[in-house]
Amino acid sequence: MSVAIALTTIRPLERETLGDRVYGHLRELLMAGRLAPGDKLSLRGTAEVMGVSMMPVREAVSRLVADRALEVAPNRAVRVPIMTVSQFRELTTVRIEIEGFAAQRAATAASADDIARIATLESAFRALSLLVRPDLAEAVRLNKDLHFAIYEATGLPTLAEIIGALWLKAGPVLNLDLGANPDRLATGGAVRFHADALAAIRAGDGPAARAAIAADIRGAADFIIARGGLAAA
Amino acid sequence: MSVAIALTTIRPLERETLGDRVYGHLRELLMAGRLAPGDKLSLRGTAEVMGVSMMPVREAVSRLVADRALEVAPNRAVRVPIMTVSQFRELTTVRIEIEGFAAQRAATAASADDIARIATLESAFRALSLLVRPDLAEAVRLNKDLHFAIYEATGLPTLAEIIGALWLKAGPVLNLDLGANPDRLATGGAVRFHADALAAIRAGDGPAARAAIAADIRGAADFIIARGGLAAA
DNA sequence: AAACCATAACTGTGATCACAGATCACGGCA
DNA sequence: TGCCGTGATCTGTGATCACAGTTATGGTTT
Repeated sequence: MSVAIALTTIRPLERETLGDRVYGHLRELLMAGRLAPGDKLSLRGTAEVMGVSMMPVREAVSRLVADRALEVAPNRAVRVPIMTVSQFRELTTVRIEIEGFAAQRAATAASADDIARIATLESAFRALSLLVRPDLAEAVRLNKDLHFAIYEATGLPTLAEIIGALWLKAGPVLNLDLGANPDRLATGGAVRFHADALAAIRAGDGPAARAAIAADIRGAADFIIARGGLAAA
Repeated sequence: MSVAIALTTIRPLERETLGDRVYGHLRELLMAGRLAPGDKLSLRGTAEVMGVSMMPVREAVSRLVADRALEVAPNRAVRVPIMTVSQFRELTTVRIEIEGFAAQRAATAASADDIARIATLESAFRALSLLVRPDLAEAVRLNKDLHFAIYEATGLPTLAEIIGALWLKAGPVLNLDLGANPDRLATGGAVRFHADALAAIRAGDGPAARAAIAADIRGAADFIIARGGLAAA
């Protein structure tokens, strides 16, 4: 009997369909920058790679297309959107406002547990960034976890989901670039801005938290725009 | 030759698939409150009603589920999510912040054409609201067009899309309630708040525009919460 | 007349087939 | 040798079939 209870307890309240699994996988690839802007991907090809039929891939891709994380070209080719400089500027503007608001709100709404989790991730990211040859994939993951630990501390899950959609669009540009310029981890101000954000949240200082996150976003965006790797239009 | 040029000019750059069409149709139904929270809808049933096979409906529904505008219950039933009071409060908080920011930005970024369009819609909404027996569906449409005329005047299409997703969630609650309480059109402050917003945008006063839109959102939300028709939890 | 159980009719999910159109490579022509 | 046309191949989209599970229904029994 106890075994049966344990099983029913473990079973997730919503079972995960194959489409959900494929969606999660593609989402991770996009956020981590493993898929570069312009990369094409075929439904049948990815279906074969993932060992499923075309249907779950179709469902996952249609979701990502709806969120503008992927696009279907008029040629009927699914690819990661190629972002122009002005589109990237617009996305950065929206991110600074929305993520800035989230940080501000987190400063006054975060629980002690939230702050502890944020502090742990900040410490881990800082330690990793100062290594001579840091694991970039791990750095990307820690950076994401740190940011979303802050955003989820707002108590506004809708807001965190919106920001997730924004990161899905920005991921290919941001993290692909990071692979080409690993120095940004150390020379960029991310470590300092994260520390500022943590201190502001600890102090309950909303405006300071907003400023720190805004500076973090702006710093990375300016670096990428300066590199000039984005499309012209 | 001139005929060929004319044809290539007329042809839409992105052809619309059946899935897109079904998505647009369901989206309108949700935003207009024609689908109430808790309403179930079957893939085969709606497919037959719309005269297509199940596939386009599947794609459209999967998109709406991804955006939390629909949900699939563990029973494998697709339905409009039933919103609790706390969820509605959270959604309202996010809307006030994001739509408020958009209004603020529109006040400084709107072009003369943008302002003219906003003024036209404001006038039409006001005229309709003051009728003794206004067409509710038309009022909902005008209200939506007016708000999005403001949001699109920001020059930030990403922001307008985010707000569209928020309206998709709020639509069933807001506009279904409006059908039950048509008086809200006249007694609620919508007409006044819209006029305030237009005046602020004309004056380039960002904070005032933000305050007007925030008051508009809060007014409708408070009215609905006071009615007590939402789920308890 | 009320309760209960079996069966039939639905549900979404996944796989497979069909089709129009675009891409690409290969072979023939200039 | 360079260019163009043409067929094979691959693309996403739509339809249909199969399946496991839930819901509703109708008949039987107490």
